[in-house]
Amino acid sequence: MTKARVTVIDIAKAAGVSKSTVSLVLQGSSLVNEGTRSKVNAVMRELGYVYNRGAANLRQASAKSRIVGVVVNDLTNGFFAELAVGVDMVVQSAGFVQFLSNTGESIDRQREVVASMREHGISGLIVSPARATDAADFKPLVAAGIPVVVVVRSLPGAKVSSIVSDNRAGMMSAVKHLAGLGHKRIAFLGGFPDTAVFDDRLAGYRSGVEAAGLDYHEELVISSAPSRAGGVEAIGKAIALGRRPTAAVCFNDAVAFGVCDGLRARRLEPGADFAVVGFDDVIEAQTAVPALTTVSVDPQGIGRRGAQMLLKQINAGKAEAETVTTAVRLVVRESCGAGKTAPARAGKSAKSKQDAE
Amino acid sequence: MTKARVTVIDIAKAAGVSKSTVSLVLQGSSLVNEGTRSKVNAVMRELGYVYNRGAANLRQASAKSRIVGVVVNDLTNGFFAELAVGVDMVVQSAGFVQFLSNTGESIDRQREVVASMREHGISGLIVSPARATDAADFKPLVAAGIPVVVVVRSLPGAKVSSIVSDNRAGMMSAVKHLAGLGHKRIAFLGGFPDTAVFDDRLAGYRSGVEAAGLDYHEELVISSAPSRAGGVEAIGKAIALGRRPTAAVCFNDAVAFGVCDGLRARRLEPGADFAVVGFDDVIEAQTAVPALTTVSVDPQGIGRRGAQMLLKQINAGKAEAETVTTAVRLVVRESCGAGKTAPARAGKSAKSKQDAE
DNA sequence: ACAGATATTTGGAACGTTCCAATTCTGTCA
DNA sequence: TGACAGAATTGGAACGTTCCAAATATCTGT
Repeated sequence: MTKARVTVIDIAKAAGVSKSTVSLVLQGSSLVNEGTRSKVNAVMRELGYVYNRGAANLRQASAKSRIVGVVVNDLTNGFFAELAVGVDMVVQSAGFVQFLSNTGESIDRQREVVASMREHGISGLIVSPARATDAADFKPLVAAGIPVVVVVRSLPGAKVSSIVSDNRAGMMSAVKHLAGLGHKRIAFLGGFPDTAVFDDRLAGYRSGVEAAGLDYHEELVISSAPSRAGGVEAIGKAIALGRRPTAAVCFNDAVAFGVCDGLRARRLEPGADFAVVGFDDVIEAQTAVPALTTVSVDPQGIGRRGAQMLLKQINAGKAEAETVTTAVRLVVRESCGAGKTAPARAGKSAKSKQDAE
Repeated sequence: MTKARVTVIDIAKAAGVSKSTVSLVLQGSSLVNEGTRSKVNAVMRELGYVYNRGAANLRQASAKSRIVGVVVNDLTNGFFAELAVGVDMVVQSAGFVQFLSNTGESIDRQREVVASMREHGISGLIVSPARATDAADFKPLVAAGIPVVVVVRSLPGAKVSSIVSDNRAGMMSAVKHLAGLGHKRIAFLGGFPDTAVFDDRLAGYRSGVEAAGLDYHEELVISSAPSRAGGVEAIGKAIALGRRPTAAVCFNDAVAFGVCDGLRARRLEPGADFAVVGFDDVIEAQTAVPALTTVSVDPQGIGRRGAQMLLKQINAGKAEAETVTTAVRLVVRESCGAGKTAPARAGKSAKSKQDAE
């Protein structure tokens, strides 16, 4: 109903002080007398004043906008959703808000949203770059003094901070675990071959295989879309092989779920008839049936950590690029066949076990 | 490295025109000569100009900020994540950006983020209200002329637009379908009784039962937590009944999955020995074994629709509260026993999303 | 070549805040 | 009482844009 906006001047007038004083109160300055302060605050409440950050940002440096941009590839993927939640947590409690957008792996869209965010004066950016992102893409940002933190996928060449999980070590431990259970033919399923993450995980797989004294066979590496559907597809190919594998490490949990689906469709029970290990440890991994053995990446932790890193740089005023790789941890559940023998699911197809356990 | 920001005045100076002309170019006005326009554009590109929306918003109405706020209850929940993606789609292609926050059902946090969004001058707000949100909470917003669209959960009493799915009709069609397959005793499983959504779905169940010429028995309504575990619990109680049901509609897909688990634990095969229908059509519904017959709610569609509604109101400049209930659609798969009789299929989902990380 | 259009361009004056330098108000001490 | 230090307050002048009214340039037809 009130037509005009309530401004700092209205407050000043109503409280019988100057706009400068009101501004001081707004910023919690210690210069202002306690009595005046409370009076001003009272008037503000009474008139329903809302602070206009836009106007403030105009005057102050953009570092004070208290907006951080967050760009992810696919919110629908639990991994990124959790990442965003992690970021939101620390960002919110620091009094910032987040601009969140997802690119759907489209590099054009990424450019668009980043540009838009810039126009809105973000104080910093956390981004999981879309595939084939050019390292130079974020150059203008850092040149303008806007800190950038790259998460999940590293961006070699760009001199920005980044925080990725230890993909090599994670995959290696997964393979070793399966080998320890007696598996000799272990497949690597899913993922697009042209990404850094894929390379890292594949390298970890290879190291694991060799460390276990097994041979590395190219045919056991079957790439596919890193999605549930991709998992179904990949396990199909794997089973069609002459000497079929008895276990698989998957590019991520989505693929692993797809692999389980594919197995069941062929009347094979994941865990019992074929060992499956995922990567990420998304929330569903622990409640799925069978519960998924997977490499826990703690996406929310990455989000929190990335946000902290970003805030630090924002406050420091200068962006000193640092790279962090976060530790991962194999979480053994049921789908690898080694889990706590616990949920002895009755009525399970009693197939002949191959060689697991 | 360039220390100072490039402003419209710098551009003007470099292009040999006035700042007003540059502004006109910025706004794509048809008043400016074609030659001048391209020259100005060239200079802007050359100097690396970035538009300062903050300054612009200061001058223009807040409706022009091109920011929409989105608040959801739990991003980690695939339902809300998809909703957000839907919103982002239309919002982004309309040249807006979204401020996204999640409240985790905390009403205090909700208040905080909404206040913060307001300070940043959002042009509109899409919100799935946290439980126990007061209808008056959004009063100040609409009073300030900021359109609000409530999604998923309606907010009776608040005179804002809302868009919810047709829970009644959905549940009704599910029941009718089961009755059409010859089931006489159909249970309603899962969900907390004190929510509006529960009431709607239960009402739909009842209508369906009566429309099919069956009797409504209170004992067949078994509430529980709306989760997988709740489903296991509920089906346990259902089977313990004197005259046990032969089919069930479930509060949501999570419950339905739990019901399937519980059935199998009792050596009953979902689909063959007992018909199960879910609600929501989450992504896993199509790839699960057996594939889940369920009521498709299309959260992404709700997001898109809500965003469109909001944009319309923003452009109209006035918020005329309208309420929309979106159509839902029964998706018949295997778990109701009516699916393709040959369940030995690779669950190849047509959806080839690329959810990489 | 000139009036009257029409097409382009252009200086300010906002917008709501912060910041700086300057001012007024308190005491306090000699 | 006057001078002085500190505490508290206060008028502008920015910040980078848009908008308005007004000015100038470019065409028309005669």
